[in-house]
Amino acid sequence: MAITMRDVAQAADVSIKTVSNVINDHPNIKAETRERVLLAIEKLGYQPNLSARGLRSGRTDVISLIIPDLKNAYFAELADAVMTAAAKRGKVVIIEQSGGSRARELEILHGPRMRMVDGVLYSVLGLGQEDAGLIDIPTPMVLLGERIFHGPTDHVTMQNIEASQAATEHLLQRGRTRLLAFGAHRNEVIGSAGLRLEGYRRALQKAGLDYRDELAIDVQSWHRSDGAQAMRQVLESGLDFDGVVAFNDSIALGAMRVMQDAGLKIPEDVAIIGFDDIDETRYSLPTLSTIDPGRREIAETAVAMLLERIDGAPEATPAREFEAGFKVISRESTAIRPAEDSA
Amino acid sequence: MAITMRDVAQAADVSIKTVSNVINDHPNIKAETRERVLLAIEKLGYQPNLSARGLRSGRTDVISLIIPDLKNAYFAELADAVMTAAAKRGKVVIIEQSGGSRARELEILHGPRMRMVDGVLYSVLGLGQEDAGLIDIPTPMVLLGERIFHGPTDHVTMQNIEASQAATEHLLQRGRTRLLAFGAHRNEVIGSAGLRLEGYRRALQKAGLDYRDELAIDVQSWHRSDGAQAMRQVLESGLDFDGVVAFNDSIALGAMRVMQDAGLKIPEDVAIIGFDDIDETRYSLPTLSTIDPGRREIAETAVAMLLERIDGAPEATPAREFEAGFKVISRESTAIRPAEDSA
DNA sequence: CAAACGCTTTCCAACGTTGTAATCTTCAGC
DNA sequence: GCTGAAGATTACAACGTTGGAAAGCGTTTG
Repeated sequence: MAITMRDVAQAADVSIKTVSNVINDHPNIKAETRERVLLAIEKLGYQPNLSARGLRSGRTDVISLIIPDLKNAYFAELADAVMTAAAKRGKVVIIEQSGGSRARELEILHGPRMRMVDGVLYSVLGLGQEDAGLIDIPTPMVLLGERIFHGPTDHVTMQNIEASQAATEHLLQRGRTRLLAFGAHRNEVIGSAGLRLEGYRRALQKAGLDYRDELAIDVQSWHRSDGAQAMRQVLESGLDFDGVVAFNDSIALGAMRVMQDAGLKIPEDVAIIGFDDIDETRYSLPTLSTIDPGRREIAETAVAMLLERIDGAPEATPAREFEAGFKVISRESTAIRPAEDSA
Repeated sequence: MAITMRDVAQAADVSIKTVSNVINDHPNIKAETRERVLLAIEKLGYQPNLSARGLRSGRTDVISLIIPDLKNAYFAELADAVMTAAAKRGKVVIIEQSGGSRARELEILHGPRMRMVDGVLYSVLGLGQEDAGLIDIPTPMVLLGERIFHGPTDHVTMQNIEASQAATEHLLQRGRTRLLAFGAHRNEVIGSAGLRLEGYRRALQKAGLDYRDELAIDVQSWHRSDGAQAMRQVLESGLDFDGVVAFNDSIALGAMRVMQDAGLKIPEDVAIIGFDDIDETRYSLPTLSTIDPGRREIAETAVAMLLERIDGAPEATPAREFEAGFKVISRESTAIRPAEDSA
């Protein structure tokens, strides 16, 4: 079988515990002894058994990331950022896909895998504010996203309202006034859709424009095909608009494609801005203006918070909340003279 | 602390081992006893400690997927397919990103995490055929991709040459004859680039056309920006071509964007086909014809093979090789009358 | 009626590691 | 040369689980 500490101990002519001490950098080890042990480890190619260590120490150095769907570019990029942040701190990440369904999200959270990891980063779409009570589990956890606020756990999110307001203002400044709120969920108050719609309304209000309900376009699931589908209906309905605030990049790209097929020029006829700054927005035709939600900051902060929870006193500090900073990224899809009609 | 088998045993008034037997579906358990144990498990909310189980049984039910980069759409979709296939069989997946660097790929393979998983799916970009000897590790492994053939382990890959030949023929059939081989690595014989170039050559030969070296365009790294960059140079050079066989979708999309910026019409002026069938190809403008490499089949087969290795006799069967089937997906970017010049 | 059998449950040890506490060494200080 | 303290190492137990073998028990068989 594999090499164990026992073999190393024998080879270095010390006790098993001394080997353990060397590996774990315990104080009070003679330099000469440490040398000898390290040499034996090297020679035998010893590698610790992480199951045994996990059993004994209660730590596995594995954290779990629960997300709806890796095929979704936003979550793929989030996963990348989280894994990079975790690797920097010596942790490894198990990804579990929930498909965004509430039942599956709860199932995963209460499944036996949770006992195998030190902590969980929990990014949900199916759960809502009313489920806040259900996510209080013994495993340390940091919640991501905008489905539940002021829950029992730490929470990292982006400035949805402010960012959406800024996106809307970005278009208003460029002289567009008939703006679609593209991707709304009308019955939602929080959640990305609810918050972003609120930001849109605030921007209009600040600019002295009325909110017109028919300009809020429902797109239930935020995939590219849904955006395309929704835009097709908008065009058929003959609705008059000159700008689109899309609530994520995927539906923006889907919608853009449909508008172009219909002969609309972007940004001349319609200006459009998305949300998330996924890689693809830099390469679409035209390139898509968007909101950088501060993904790296979100990932770094979430991992750091989680590790603090894991290391720190169990229930000492109360749940913390953190909002990452955002940036408006201006690209071709909104590249028109600012406020050209006022010239 | 957490509930253990000991607590369950006490509650059900049986021995610890009986609880274990119930959980592991051992034969010869009285129905009544099983009931009682299951009830106690339910009531106490017992969940097994996977570290302990892993230590005792040598199994963790975790497999590792080593890939270059999750931000790359191809690998994100591969990861999704692998996780789905694994979940179906009760396994969970740890993803490790190598960045595609040879050193890091080896480092991960020989790192201590390998002792925590039952097996590894290993998708490499940095290693090459000459490293075949280095990847023989005690942990069961299935190699993915086209960097190493006939190595010491099972191998799952796609039909690169045949698929590339089919892609090239797809353009030839549509009357295009001056075809770029876009994404070549001139010094490579195997590897995706080498094999796909070979398929391109075979198609030309079969059609009675000469291979012209200046039409093979090197693109070192297969990211969108590299494709864009390479196409910019091609256009500047004034090279004459009417079709592009791109060796993956990302560089195809990057190149398409650049050609359109330069006023070329697709597919009228230039027809283009990619490789991989990533989601985005269905939504680009125009939609991109491509090769479906059989990703799901690859994932399913790789996971199945790996589990066989894990369960089966260690070195019983020799290394197996499997090539998934491919499909040519015809979309707008090649939507021109077949062989129009012969009409 | 004893022996044998099959089903069911239990006992014991072990997986490889680390925490605690005990032991052994070294060396300063007198 | 002795004492005491600090430094270095070790013995032992324990983490929660499962494999193997043994034991209990009810039934059948010669």
